[in-house]
Amino acid sequence: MQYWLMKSEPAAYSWEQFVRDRKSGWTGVRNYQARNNMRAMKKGDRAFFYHSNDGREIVGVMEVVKEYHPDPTDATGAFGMVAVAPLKPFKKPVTLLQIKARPELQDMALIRQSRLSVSPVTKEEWDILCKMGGV
DNA sequence: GCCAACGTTGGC
DNA sequence: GCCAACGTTGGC
Repeated sequence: MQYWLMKSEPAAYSWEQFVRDRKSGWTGVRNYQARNNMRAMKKGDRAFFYHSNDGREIVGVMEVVKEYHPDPTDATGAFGMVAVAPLKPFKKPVTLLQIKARPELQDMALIRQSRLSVSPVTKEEWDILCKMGGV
């Protein structure tokens, strides 16, 4: 089981909409590093849903329900997508400020590479963040 | 709204 | 293959 963090601007696609949809194809990734991370995802892996820009906080936990496959919104065929489904919301969202305040979380790609939209999370980081989020 | 970080493009 | 110009992301 591997762990991940995926970003979405709530104005473009929010956790609330995701919960209403019950499942979503993660289309629109156009960055090779992010794509490679999606390629490495296995069915059943867990991922945090992070609201970028407006919010700047982790709002919930989701599960990979379909592994990497072509993204129909990419005409070039270079980029694919995975499908994810919501598992549970954080009781209390964990903000970027809170994450930056924790020494054990300073090595997260979220901090070191702020522009990367799909990034790995270690088991240790995952457990800390879940505890902070009350799940 | 600004700007730093960083990825991509295209001329040479 | 290098690198300057440019575009985008996302925090502040």
